[in-house]
Amino acid sequence: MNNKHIFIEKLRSSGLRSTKQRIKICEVLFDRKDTFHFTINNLSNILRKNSSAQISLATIYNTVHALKKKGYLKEISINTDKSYFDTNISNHHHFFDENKNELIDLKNKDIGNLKIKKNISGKKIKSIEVLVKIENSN
Amino acid sequence: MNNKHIFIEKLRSSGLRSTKQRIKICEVLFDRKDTFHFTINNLSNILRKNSSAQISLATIYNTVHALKKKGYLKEISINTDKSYFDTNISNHHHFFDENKNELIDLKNKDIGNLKIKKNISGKKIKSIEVLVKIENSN
DNA sequence: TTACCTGCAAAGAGTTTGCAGGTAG
DNA sequence: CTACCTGCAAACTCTTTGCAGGTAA
Repeated sequence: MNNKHIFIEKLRSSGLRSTKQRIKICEVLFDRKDTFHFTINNLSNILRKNSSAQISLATIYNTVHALKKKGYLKEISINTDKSYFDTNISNHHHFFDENKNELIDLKNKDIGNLKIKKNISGKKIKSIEVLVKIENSN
Repeated sequence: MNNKHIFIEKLRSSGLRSTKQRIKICEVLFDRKDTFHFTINNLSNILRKNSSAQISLATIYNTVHALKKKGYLKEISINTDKSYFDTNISNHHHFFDENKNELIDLKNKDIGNLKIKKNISGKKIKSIEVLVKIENSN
């Protein structure tokens, strides 16, 4: 891949050595046009299909967490079942389709004029997350 | 307690018989002025302190879930670690204090004019949750 | 009396960790 | 060469379930 050096740089700046397992993970995550929403389990399945050799969960977990810590991935709280991650790290929000268990990006302008009017002394806002749960309308 | 018959009614309408364990749970949850935010583990600890006999986790889980299903409790998604519940079932949102691991209610008017402008055909909105993560500002 | 409930302990899911052999730099 | 990495399996945490004895109605 032409992007291999980008992946190596991403890994390195996350404090990770570039190994073939991790580069494979980066290819799945970042070698695409669109935002990618996934769970560890999703990612593991894709990796298992895409490559002959499978990558152990331990490796996937630690790579994903390092990338998240560095800010290359965002974690999204939906429910307590599993962690969802998002390769779109810009400031945005989500629909969560409860029938398909699937995330859909919402642009900032899609949610109206959000403005937090309450203040707590000694505290600062770290993030604002809007999650709109949707379901089949029939 | 004067409220005991209310608790019995809450339990019954949730499809549960009123047993002393469940009434004890209701007292902890509902016999208070303010909103109560808790995890199953919190609740279990409080129950253990408040009463000589401890109530098993299985009982706590199934009671809390029945109350939630009936709408007497709200579940809040914060992270994947544990489930948080809220005795305030009105339409509102939350601060989550990441240093204290604690929820704080936000009134609807505290978050500005929220309006979802994106539509997905065949889907309807089930809920809108705004979670504002805060941390110490120093 | 009977269907439902309790408490315990074991099972499950998702995630994390310890360790022995392997590999990047 | 050395520190870091991999894969495996075991451990952990939170939650759910199966079962035998107990209890509300």
